[in-house]
Amino acid sequence: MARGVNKVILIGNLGQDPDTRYTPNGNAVVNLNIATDESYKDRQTGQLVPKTEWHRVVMFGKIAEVAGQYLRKGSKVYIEGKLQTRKWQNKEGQDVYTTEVVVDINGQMQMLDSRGSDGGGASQSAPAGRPQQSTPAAQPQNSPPPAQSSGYNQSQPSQGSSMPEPVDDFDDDIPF
Amino acid sequence: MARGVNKVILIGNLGQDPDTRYTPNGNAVVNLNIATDESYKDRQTGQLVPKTEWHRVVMFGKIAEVAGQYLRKGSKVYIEGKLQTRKWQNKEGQDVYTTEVVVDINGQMQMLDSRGSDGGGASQSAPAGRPQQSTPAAQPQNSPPPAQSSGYNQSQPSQGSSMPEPVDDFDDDIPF
Amino acid sequence: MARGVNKVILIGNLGQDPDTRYTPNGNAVVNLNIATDESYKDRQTGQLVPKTEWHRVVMFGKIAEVAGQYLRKGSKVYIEGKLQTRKWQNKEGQDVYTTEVVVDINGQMQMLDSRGSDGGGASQSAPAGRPQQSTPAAQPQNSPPPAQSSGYNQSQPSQGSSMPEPVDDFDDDIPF
Amino acid sequence: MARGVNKVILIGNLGQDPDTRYTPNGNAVVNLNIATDESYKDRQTGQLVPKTEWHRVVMFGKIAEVAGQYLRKGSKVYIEGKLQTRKWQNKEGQDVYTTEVVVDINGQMQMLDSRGSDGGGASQSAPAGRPQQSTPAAQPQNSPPPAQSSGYNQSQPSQGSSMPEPVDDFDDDIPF
DNA sequence: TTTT
DNA sequence: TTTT
Repeated sequence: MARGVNKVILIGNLGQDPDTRYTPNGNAVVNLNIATDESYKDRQTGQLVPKTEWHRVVMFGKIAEVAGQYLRKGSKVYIEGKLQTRKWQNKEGQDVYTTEVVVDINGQMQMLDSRGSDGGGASQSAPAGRPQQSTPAAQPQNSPPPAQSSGYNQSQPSQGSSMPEPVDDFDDDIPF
Repeated sequence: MARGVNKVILIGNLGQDPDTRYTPNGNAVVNLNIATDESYKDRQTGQLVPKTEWHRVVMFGKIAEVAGQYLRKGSKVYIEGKLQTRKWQNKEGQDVYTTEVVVDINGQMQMLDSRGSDGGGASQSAPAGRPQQSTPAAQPQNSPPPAQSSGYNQSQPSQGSSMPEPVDDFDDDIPF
Repeated sequence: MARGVNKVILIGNLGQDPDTRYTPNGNAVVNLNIATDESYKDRQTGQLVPKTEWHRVVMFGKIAEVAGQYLRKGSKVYIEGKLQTRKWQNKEGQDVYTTEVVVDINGQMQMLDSRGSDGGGASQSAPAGRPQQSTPAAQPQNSPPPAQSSGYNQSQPSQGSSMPEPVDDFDDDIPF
Repeated sequence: MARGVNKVILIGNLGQDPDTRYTPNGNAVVNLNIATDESYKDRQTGQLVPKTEWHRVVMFGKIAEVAGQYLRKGSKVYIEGKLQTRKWQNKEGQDVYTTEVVVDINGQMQMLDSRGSDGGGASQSAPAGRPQQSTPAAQPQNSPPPAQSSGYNQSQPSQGSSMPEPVDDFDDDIPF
């Protein structure tokens, strides 16, 4: 029903492994931090000045499952989503606003590494490798709760699919 | 030099008149608040539930001049820019992060109203109409300073151009 | 399932009324010609040199119905779709290739005129106004058949909906 | 001066090595064929049905030089450009229309392979490797002349740059 | 704070 | 063939 357009397109690399959580009804929600590089040459010195922009990305549904399973720290990825700003309260009770790129059923994701992030070893490394909570970046310090944090749990996998099943058009059940 | 892609595309309406400022060297910097509407029909009630996302947009250069001159509260506009998160300090000395859509020389703007925002009266209303300082919004409450706030002044026009001079292409020498 | 990205974004005006047809099973297929203007100022003469690019656009499903009902010659529209090249045979039996922008269930459309194309008169003019067969254009002269031309008919409306029902995310049944 | 938007975004792989030519004044013009994959699962059989769309891409300027030097058959690439349809005459003197994605100074290119297409060996393979004329694809058979074919030559390099010099931003004076 |  |  949108009477507007709200579109974000990013190509960048993950700053850390995805943070996967699950809604009470078992839907995956994945938080990513994606760096887009815009290093530029200083016109005085001719030096290459590094300039990195960090983006908080939240994924839902089937895309989230694939992302959680196959993306890893350093993975290069294309994502298409929309801008959304959430309000939450820090421990001092102050309103804080966090802007995220939301990738839902209307969004898209493409893994841009040779074949998945780590050559198929995704499933092996996964069991041990998901518990990081690490540096959320982008809006750090008093870092915001993950999107829709109410009652997530971080372990229960929604199902044990083993094939990648590339995503981006799909029939999903998460209401946005 | 970018080794990444960082692109935002919005079509929406201005929540208020543009806030135009000038750098010490006379370059225009315009702040906009753009609403993108994503109202949706509730699947229970069938009611249309309004859902609006607000975006802080900062424009620079020639695009900023055109925007400041022709856009007004309510104007519908297409913009293409990039995501950028700035850190600033609120009066309590706490770090606050504000994410904006930056429209610079690589960005684009298209006015989508019939002919300018207000039927050609833009130039007339402009002389009187620029002095608003108004609510910068989007990440309100302890609202962030406008982008690159150091030493702006809000009156000195960089020059007295009177024709719109549509922007987004630039003087080029490659023949197409 | 795409392992790639194929995306087109256009904002332009219709060169003529939409050409609406229906598949045997009643699904709407709409062909549009959209002009994107890129007029530029000649650097010698300072003259504004008109330069228009014409795009063949094919829409399917609910988007097609809305487009056929509300867009008219001159309407300004935002569309998002994908590139597709079809092969067909001209009357001399030679292969001809036609590239179109396909707007399907993954695409998007936004009408950018004040309120629909013609101020609400859409529904009145529609009953009488759909029978144009007119010049399909863009790759003219031995012009290509409309997309999926096999067995369309141009009259049977798929249903008599009267409200606009804005589109762009939807549950559709046309297989792409 | 554009009063419209005409934007194409592709991520895909080269069907063959780039075809590099030079204008009389030494500017590079590169033609690419890029495949975007949209394989889908057949809903009857459950089989994965391959579906590939081929795109003719024409690049100019510095982007063209980088593309010609570093991209190779199979390279994965992100490009952003605009749609353009050219008219030319086949040997029977008939008008033929060819639609291409033009990547000029307003466009963008990103190489998405690990480090260039072939791990830095680009320069070695280049001297021997540019003379292909091969299958132009997309609008094959009576294939169109390369864009702006008048008087190209395929050998003279515009200069012997050796570093990649990533492109898509340009020397700017606005500080970001 | 906008728009329909 | 549109628009400004």
